[in-house]
Amino acid sequence: MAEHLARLNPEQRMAVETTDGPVLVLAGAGTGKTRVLTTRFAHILLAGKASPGQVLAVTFTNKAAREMRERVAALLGRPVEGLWLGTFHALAARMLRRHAELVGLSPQFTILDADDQLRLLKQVMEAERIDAKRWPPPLVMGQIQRWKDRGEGPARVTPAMAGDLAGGRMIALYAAYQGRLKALNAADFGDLLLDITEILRNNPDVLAQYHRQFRYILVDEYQDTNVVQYLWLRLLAQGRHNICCVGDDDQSIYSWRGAEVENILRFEKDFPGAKVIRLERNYRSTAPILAAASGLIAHNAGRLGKTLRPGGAGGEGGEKLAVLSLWDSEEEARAVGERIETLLKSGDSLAAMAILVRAGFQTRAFEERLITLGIPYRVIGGLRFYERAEIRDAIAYARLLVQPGDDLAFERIVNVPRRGIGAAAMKTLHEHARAADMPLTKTAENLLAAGSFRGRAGEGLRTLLAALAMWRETLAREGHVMTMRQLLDESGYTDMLKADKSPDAPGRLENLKEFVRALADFETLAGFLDHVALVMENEENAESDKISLMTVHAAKGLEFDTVFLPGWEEGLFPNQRALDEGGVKALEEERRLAYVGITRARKRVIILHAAQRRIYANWQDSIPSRFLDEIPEEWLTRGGSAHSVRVSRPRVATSFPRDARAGTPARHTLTARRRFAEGARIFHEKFGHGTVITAENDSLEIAFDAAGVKHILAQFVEPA
DNA sequence: AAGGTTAATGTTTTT
DNA sequence: CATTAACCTT
Repeated sequence: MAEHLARLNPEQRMAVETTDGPVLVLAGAGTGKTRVLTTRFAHILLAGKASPGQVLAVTFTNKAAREMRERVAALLGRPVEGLWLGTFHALAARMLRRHAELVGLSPQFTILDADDQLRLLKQVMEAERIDAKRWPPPLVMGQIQRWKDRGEGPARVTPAMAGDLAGGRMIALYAAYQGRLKALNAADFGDLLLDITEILRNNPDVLAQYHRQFRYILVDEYQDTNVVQYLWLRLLAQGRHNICCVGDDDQSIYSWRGAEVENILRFEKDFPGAKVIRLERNYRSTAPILAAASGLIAHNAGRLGKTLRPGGAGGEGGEKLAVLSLWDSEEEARAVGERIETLLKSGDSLAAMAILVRAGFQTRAFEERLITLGIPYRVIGGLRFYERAEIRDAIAYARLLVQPGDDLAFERIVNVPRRGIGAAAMKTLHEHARAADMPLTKTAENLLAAGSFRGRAGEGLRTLLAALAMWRETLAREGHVMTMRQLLDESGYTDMLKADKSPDAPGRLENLKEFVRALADFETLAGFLDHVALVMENEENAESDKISLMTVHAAKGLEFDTVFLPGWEEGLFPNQRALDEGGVKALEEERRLAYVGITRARKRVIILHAAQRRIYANWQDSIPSRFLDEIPEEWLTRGGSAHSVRVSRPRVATSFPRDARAGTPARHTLTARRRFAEGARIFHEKFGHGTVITAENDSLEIAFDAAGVKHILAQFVEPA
């Protein structure tokens, strides 16, 4: 162990050895965060301060959890058993299963995915007679999720919070949705943390049990915690306070998912006497990359403050960041392709390169270009294995075997493959089920036994129910792998795919084979189902030499020699929609995202922007991102076919006020001069005339005459 | 119950 | 433009 400590720099070592009391480790990008976290974990165990089961270690992703587990085992020189190491959701689920009755669930509850949630909500809305046209279910779902992220169950939501959503009946709707979840013995993702937090809050004996158990708490990516996660941690840390949170406020990029940077900013207040340790020595990137990133992020207010310094021996030298100005998005893709080919010729590997985009649709142009050039690539993100329709169908069958009362699973597969059970049959089934307050399968059984379900639908239902009963027997006798293999054949599912002439049918069959293979890794079907619900990830084979294409969000935590950052244009990055919704706060998050993008690079950054970009149907003029002006010019090398043109004859974006965005040098003075008083009348290109309600620096809250209340940056409006 | 047609709608998505 | 969900027709 001593040798592991010796490999740390003084700050890292401090972060590892300060085991007791609250500790906040502010770990900048590439400063050895994971090393600190894992060494600290191992140190606690080796120093005999706690046994493996007495440390609670929380991450956001399964990947991070897996990595921590492996590295701790490597440090200890043996695999460790009995760890409470996992994602927030996995750990919460594990706790919740132990105390499920306390919130009206049984321990075998099903964890619903986003698709199930939405379908369930639609049903509840229909039952509550709430117009789905006026109140789009995804929007309503979003509100429910936000409440859950903030630890607010239906009982805590006030009419003021609910507003006029769902015609003023939002609270009742939320309560009804929760009621249905409990009736189905199901929990959605938000419930996992909401429910366990509620349990810990209301049951001192349960909380005391965990207090006795957990001597140390380790939290990764603390800047991304939302309110419930924070409440859950605070409850568990109560009393002993041996909590160590690692994070970087400059890399908080998930506020739209409920994350609150304030959690990390407030740490010292929350945990008095907390020790704050800054890791600022960066061992990843060259000096110009660090300087550029630091210069950019310095434009954010309200940071905890941290400056990345080159930590390695080779801190000096390094290429400046290249900025390429191109005419249009196609030329942008071509320019990236050319650079890749040049790098390949000089011996670089594709695996060491990445193209990081702001939005998913941008990847397409690059994919096309890479295909024509014959450059192998991999797109990270997108549809994940367990989200594919055929896999979800198979999972629904499995869920139905484990829980016959799983109505959502039943509905999904009742007519897949076709059994002649359509909307009409399902309607009667639903009516009877509701009247008798019984699951759909049980209702179907009763109706068939009573002889009141005839015709093709009745026949189909009878066959399905008989088959389900048979598979359940097989499950008990032969185990889950054999059962699912048989089920897929006997249900007619594989035949359905074999008969399918569409080009992706063979792939789907292949996926199902993979599904059965994956089943074998688990002892029980229930264990497998938990895995698919909580570990929705794509196993990427990082073996082959391919360039990675992904969003900047997806790239957090990764690193590459060369990073391409295309689409640095106003409206795209920073994203206009984010700005419209979130004002200055959103702009700062966009800036952090840009910071994350740049700091992914070890050696080389190429930022690109196009003067014209095709958005949907038509071409739109675009001007360079303000972030380009915020990076100190000394670290940039400008080039590209549209470079000089852009300077002498700046193009004007249609959706932006002309004067504020015209030339680079004048920009700051213009935006700085623009001040609006409360009550001032203004005009916005898109939303028209309005009145300023509140003005905070350059973030305005504006009541538009036609478009409602919005948060807008001052630079996007002009006096009316 | 199934297939074809139209209309709406386009950021990011760790679990 | 291109995808997807809701709708309408047979």
